[in-house]
Order: sequence, then structure tokens, then C-alpha cells
Amino acid sequence: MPAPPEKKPSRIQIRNRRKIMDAALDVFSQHGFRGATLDQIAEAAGMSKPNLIYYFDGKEAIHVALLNALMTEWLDPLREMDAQGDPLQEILAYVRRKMEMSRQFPRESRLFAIEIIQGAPRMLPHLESDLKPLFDEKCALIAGWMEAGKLAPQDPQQLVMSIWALTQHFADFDTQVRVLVPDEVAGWDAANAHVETIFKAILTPKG
Amino acid sequence: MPAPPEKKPSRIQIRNRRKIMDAALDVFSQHGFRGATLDQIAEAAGMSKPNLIYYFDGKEAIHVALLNALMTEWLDPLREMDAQGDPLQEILAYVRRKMEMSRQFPRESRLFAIEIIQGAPRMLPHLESDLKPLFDEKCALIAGWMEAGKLAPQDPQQLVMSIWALTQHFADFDTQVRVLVPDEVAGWDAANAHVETIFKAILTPKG
DNA sequence: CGTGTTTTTTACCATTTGGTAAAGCCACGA
DNA sequence: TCGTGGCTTTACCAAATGGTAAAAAACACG
Repeated sequence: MPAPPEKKPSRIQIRNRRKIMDAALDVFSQHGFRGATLDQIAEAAGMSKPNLIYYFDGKEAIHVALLNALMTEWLDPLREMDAQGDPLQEILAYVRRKMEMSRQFPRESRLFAIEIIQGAPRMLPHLESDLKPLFDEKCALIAGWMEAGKLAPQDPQQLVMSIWALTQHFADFDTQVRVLVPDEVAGWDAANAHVETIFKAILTPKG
Repeated sequence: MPAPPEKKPSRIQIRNRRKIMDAALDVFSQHGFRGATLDQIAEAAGMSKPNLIYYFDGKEAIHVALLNALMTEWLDPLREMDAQGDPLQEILAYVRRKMEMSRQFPRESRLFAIEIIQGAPRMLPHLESDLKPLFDEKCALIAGWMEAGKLAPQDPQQLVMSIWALTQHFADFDTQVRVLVPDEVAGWDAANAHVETIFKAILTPKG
């Protein structure tokens, strides 16, 4: 079996796997799993199709590897939300980190979005095992803050999902945003400001 | 050429075109254009593949027909926003209509989302010609309301896009929502309430 | 340099896929 | 009853696609 060696990956292996993952991210995030072809990925990676198969067990393995890597990084901003910090600032900082990720990693955002929209056929287990516990933990934290009067009371689950909805929108619907708000830089600043305004408005506890 | 007749479509034609469009909506909204196959659509429509081609010129024609039909209906809620009505109530009513559409027509929402995420290859012209003018018109209307002191001042473009982001999220990311908030009914009610809270909070002018 | 290992390519293959040709079916009017 | 015209199916096809086999090339290292 020409599967990649289990032990120390060589420098070439590391480099080429990276190249493949990056190319696959391009292609999968633009066409989804079924719509993407190995030839497209191979060309984007600058190597031959059988060479992909040398490094990964197949199309699906590449996709799964991408999703696995993504799931970890993608949740980091939420993990950083600190129970010790100031509640309002913690949440606003989280919002800012998510907005920053949307701007810097739109491909990752879209890969994730397409996978979810299509029913998460390859990621449901990850959602249950990785996302759900973290989500519940942070919702509990936020609920605690609200009970302590540090934040305006509301449904923490809906709050977190609202953050996701708003922050990811600018990456996922970039094409539409660009048609409606042609000035990219101005649009981005305005989006940042608006999103911040929203969460300040609904989170600031009423004196 | 076996193209569908240009004149009066028969009852059978109407019925079958509907069936095809409905089946295609299922398949395209789940796999995207490239990931969908004519066989899938044919099976979902309960007819043979060549029969699809009898009614539509090909895969792309079906997709385009779907997007055309969608673009019209999809913008109706925004068109209904009335310059004569009470500003805050008009916007809240629009938000409610969009939420309702997300719940009732999740396939349409996903079809649209996938198309946009993938760069809108078949819809950019529509965005420019249909969406943009309406968007600009309604933004101007909202801006007027703000200047008149009827709404808290803010970027109208960002406001409208925020409405889209929040309302569509529940249709598009349904899979994720269901993992995190298993109780569908409760989740939906909470979402409605939360979204309404958000827009009341940021739109109510400060006395 | 020589030899064993890793990496890459060329040449294929079976299946899937969008689409076509042509014959069959079926309702309906003369 | 027989056509006639719209509708549907069966039988295909060429291209694309995921993947394999095996040889060639590049490399590591004594």
C-alpha cells in the first residue's frame, strides 16, 4: 500500500502536503466536495494527479484532513474567551477576532460554510465532539455573567450564533458584499464598526 | 431541435417543469451546481434523464431557471418595505418576513447561499441588475428615516446586510444549529426573539 | 560511486456524467 | 380507425473523473 509513511515525515512530505492542502482549500472552498476534481487540485498544487494520491489516500482523505485541521484552528478564538476577564470586553474581543479571521481566512470560512450548508456529511461527528462541548461551556460562562448582572440578560446560545452569523457573513458572502459596497476597505471598516455597535448595544447591562 | 415550445405551455409542461424545478432545487441546494447530477435530479423528479432535457436545454438551463425564479421572489420582502409606514415597524416587519422565509424556504436560501459563496458565477449579472438597485433604493429610504430622527443613525448598508446575515443563518446553517440547539421549536422561537431584540436595540432612536 | 528508498511521471482503466438519436407511447381529432 | 403531434423511454456515446500499476527519476547515504 503506497500510503504515506506513519513515522517521521520528510521535509518533502511536509512541503508537498502543505501545498496540496492549500490547493485543495482553494478548490474545495470554491466548488464544494462533489464539485471539486482531483485534476483541479493537482494543477493548483503544481503536481500530477497520482502524486496527490501518493500523499493522501484519495479525494475524501484530503477533504477530511482539511476539515480536521480547520476545526481546531477555527474554534481557537472562542476558546480564548476568558472567564477571568471583563465580560463585555471578552465578548467584544471575541467578535473582533472572528471578524479578523473572516478577513484573513475567507477560504477556510467558505469551506466550513459549504460543508455545513450541504448537511455536514463529513463533519457532523466533529460538530458533536468538538464544537458542541465548547459551545455549551461558553454559553454557561456567558449565562453566569448575565446572572451576575455584568451583561444584559438574553439567550446565550442565540447570542453566540448571532456572532457567528454576522462575522462569517462578510467572508462567505463576499461576492455579494462587493457588488453592493464596492469600496472594499471602507466596507470592511464599516462592517467592523457596525458589528461592534450591535453587540455593545445588546450586551451593555441597563444601569 | 427538441426545445420546449415557445408558445402556450400545456398543462403537462407546466406540471413537469414544476416537478423538475422542485427536484432540482432539492439537489442543487444540497450539492451545488457542479456537485449535482442530472441523474439525481431526474430521479427526484420521478422521470428519465432525457426527459429533463426535453423540458430544459440542459443542466445549466435548469440552474439558471431556478436562480431567475428565486431572485424575484427572494427580494419581495425587501420590496414591501414601505416609505409611508412607521420606520421601526417597517424594518422589524421586514426582519420577520425574512425569518419566516428562512423557515419556510430553507432550500431556496441554501441554493442562493451556495451560489454566492462559490462566487455567483451564474448570478453576478442578477446581483448587479436586480439586487443592487433595490438595495440602494432601500438604503436611501432608511438613511432618510435616520436623518429625520426616526431611527438611530448608522450605516444603512451595514444594517441591511446584518439583517440578511442573521436571518439567513438559521436556514443555511440549520445543520449546525440543530446540533447546538436540539429543540427545534424552542430554538426557532428563541431565534426570532433574539433577532428582533437586536434590531430593536440598535434602531430605536435615543430619546 | 553504488544501492536502496522515496518521489514523480506516464500510461492506463472503470465508472460516472451530460447529452443525443431514434423509436415507442398516448391522447385526441377527422 | 387511422394519423398526428406532443411526450417518454431505451440504448447509446464521448468526455471527464477517481484511482491504479509500474517504470523512471531523484535522493540519501555508506
